[in-house]
Amino acid sequence: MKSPAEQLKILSRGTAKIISENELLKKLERGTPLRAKLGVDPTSPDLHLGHSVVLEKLRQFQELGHQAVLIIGDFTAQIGDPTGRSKTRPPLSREAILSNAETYTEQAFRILDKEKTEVVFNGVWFNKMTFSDVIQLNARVTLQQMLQREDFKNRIANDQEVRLHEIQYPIVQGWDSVEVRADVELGGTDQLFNILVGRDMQKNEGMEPQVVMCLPILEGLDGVQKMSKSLNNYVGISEAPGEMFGKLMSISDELMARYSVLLMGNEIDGSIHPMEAKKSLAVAIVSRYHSADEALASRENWEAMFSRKDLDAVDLPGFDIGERRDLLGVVGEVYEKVFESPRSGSDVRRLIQQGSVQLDGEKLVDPKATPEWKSGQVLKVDKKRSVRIG
RNA sequence: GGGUAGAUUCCGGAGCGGUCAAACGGGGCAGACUGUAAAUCUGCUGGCUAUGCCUUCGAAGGUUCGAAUCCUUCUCUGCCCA
Repeated sequence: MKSPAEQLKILSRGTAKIISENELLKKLERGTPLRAKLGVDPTSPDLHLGHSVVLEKLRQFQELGHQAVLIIGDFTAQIGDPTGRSKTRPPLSREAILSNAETYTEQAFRILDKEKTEVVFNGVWFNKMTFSDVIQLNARVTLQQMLQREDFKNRIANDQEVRLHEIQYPIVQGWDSVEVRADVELGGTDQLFNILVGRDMQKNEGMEPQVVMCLPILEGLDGVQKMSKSLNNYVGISEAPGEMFGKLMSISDELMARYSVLLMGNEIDGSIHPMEAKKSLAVAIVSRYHSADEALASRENWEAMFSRKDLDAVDLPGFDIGERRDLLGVVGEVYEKVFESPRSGSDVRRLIQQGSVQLDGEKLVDPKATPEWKSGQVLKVDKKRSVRIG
């Protein structure tokens, strides 16, 4: 086992905030494995690179011999974390929560060591509570404390509603820390407030307060908003290598620097061409979730398609024309069946009229056209997507 | 409980009883340029069996030749007072 000082060095790397390093060091010096808590909300089942930042950190704890405690917020999901929201979240059904939780853990174990992870549902304790328990829990915190939160303050300032159940969220999350006797709680910087409440709750119970460890929030592909599924600016950790590679190549240079630090833990080498740097980064990230071979193959494929534009060398999805003959129908079907992102007829019509669609390099702008489809032709529906006619 | 303001297309936000599928901004999509970068420019941005047709302006009714715009009831929300 590494020395406490060494461990601290590793664990603090890449974090945005630790409260406090001293406390963490003391806990490490005890020599007993720490209980590192991460609470997750099974609201959206698909994990992406944004989640991976904090999961990777948790894995480091595991690697150093500590106990990872993954709390599935089946109960809290019914409340809805107000963090960063300007609107109240809609509640989820029980079944949806459970099935999301399933998919969530399955993906989380691509990063975490399943054998060394304690998974708990917080419904186990919360569903048992009586109303009187709840009131007593509430008695431990003040309204003023809860209103410290930026989100709530902003909403109030903007005359937007804040529902009472949302105010309970930090209390509930904080209580989780008491239940699992957490030594450290991990989370994004947006979780700072919630995690701090956990400290208070633990102190109230006469426990040693947990250390707060916040990790930076990863921006989404747009480079502005945080990565999230609902904003559709994410790279899912179970996406195909080619998809991942492509998405990563579309990010801006500034974002590439961010990703490199947050996901790989190293700075971009400024002496090489940004595009080269981006390719290397993309290969590194894809390799983490797939094999190095697949990562290199996706790079090769990408280069053939977008750099050399050598479509013959590219592994394009195939598409059988079937009965449809008109361009409108075919393109619509390609979007729907091959790329699984259906577009309305009007939308497809627009794409065609605006010159997005090409058949073997030739623009087709008449939606009603009925080209002579031949097997082997390449139908490009937009800049990034093409299929080979089967 | 009283008073008051409001609910518009993804978001913000205009909207005279007809010329409103609804200004403008943001976002998004596409094209040009490029390094599938940024910046910039251009177009588009309800749906469809598409030079026309259909469904939208919190909900349901009503007035009218005609309603997002007027009336009634209902639902929801903000703010102020208690």
